[in-house]
Amino acid sequence: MTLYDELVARGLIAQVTDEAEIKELINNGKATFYIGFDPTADSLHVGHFMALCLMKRLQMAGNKPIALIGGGTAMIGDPSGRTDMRQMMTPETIQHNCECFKKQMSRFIDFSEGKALMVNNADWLMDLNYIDVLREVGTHFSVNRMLTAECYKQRMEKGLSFLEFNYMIMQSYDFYILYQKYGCNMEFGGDDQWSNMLGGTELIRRKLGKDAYAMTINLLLNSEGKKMGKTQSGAVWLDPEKTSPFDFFQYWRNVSDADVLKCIRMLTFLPLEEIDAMESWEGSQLNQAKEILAYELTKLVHGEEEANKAKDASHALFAGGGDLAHMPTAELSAADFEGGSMDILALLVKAGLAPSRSDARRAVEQGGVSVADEKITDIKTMYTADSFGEEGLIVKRGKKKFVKVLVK
RNA sequence: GGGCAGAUUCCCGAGUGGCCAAAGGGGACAGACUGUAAAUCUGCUGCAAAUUGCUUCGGUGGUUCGAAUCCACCUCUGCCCA
Repeated sequence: MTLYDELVARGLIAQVTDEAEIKELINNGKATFYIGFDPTADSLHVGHFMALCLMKRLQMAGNKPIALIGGGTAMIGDPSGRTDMRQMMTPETIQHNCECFKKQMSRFIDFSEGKALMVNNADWLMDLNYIDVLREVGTHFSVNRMLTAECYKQRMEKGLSFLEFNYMIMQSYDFYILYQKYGCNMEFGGDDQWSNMLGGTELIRRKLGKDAYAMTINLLLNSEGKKMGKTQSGAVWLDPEKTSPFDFFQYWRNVSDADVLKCIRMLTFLPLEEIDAMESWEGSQLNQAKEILAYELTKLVHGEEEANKAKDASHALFAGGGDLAHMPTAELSAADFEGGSMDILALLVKAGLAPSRSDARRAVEQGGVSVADEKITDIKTMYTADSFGEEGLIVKRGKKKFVKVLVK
């Protein structure tokens, strides 16, 4: 099976500019392609992870990836798929985020000996002269055409600033620069980037008379059509400091039935035959598939050791048995016990299981809290530092949130 | 620059002098059912020393016994005209 066919079989490819040509390039390792990453946060998240996997697949087939960090475009903010204007970021924040991205990416992609490149578009965008850009690039963009692009359409009602309107031009310019500098002949990206990417191929054609190609990958949407990788408390991050390996594991362990196989197909490196075999699984058997998904992804992102720990903890909490050593833990100190003791509400707040005492109170009153397997019904239940002993106590809120509380 | 409309709690959106911590929906959270799934039903959803108190309806100041609601100015957004 060729690389291109595999990408299709995994449901990754959304749109391509020239299928025959792209097949030829990537199947034979002749593509030099780039994927852009906007440093809007200090860690990569699941959406980026898809792109990194794609990079890896292509790199393994001999193609050369360029990871473009959008230090320059981040100053503008991509309006695609947003309904409101992005908060402006300070140059310092962007710089910091770029550093974090670099560090994380190096774990996935082999940047040694010219096998891959990492560039920052701030290097060429920041020094541009406004008049020069208008003359050299601006003449090639039709405002009429730009306005019909899907990514701007959505914003026509809520309002779109001129600043953001320029995002497409900047991104197109990136492709144009990379084409000339590194012979980059393809751009990949999420499907919401399609119009921006076409801008680049057209700019190259008009300025240089050369062909360049673009290919988008499907966004990871759940069965309800929402972007996956988001929780109520924000994105699922790849940085273990921001989303612990256990929480990361649990996120995937809990995807709905309808989404498991799609996720396995799109995100893991398991052989397709193995995945096809799971197609016939039904009902509770799908639970196994969920564990496979969670384990494989945790292994890819955090390494085998962390994946095993997360799996152990998960078994211990939900299935009995297994090793409790690696479950999420909160450490309290003697100083947390004002006057020698604290009530259950304070305990929940300090353990990070409730944002406020009011919220904690509701949880207890509704029968959602237990400590060491005993349901707590009285909000005045008190704990002292000694209550926790050497091993600590497992505090549970709801069905899936557990924290082991230790006192040091 | 001129005219019009608007800014309400996580989101959408009602509320136009007291009965407003503010309808309804979505989401989130908790319970029942289950398979750590979905669907469904129930509860709940500002904070706290909790039959009470405190803070909140873009901002500032004012009118009033009392303001999300009325007035003035300001900021921001959309639409129309230029």
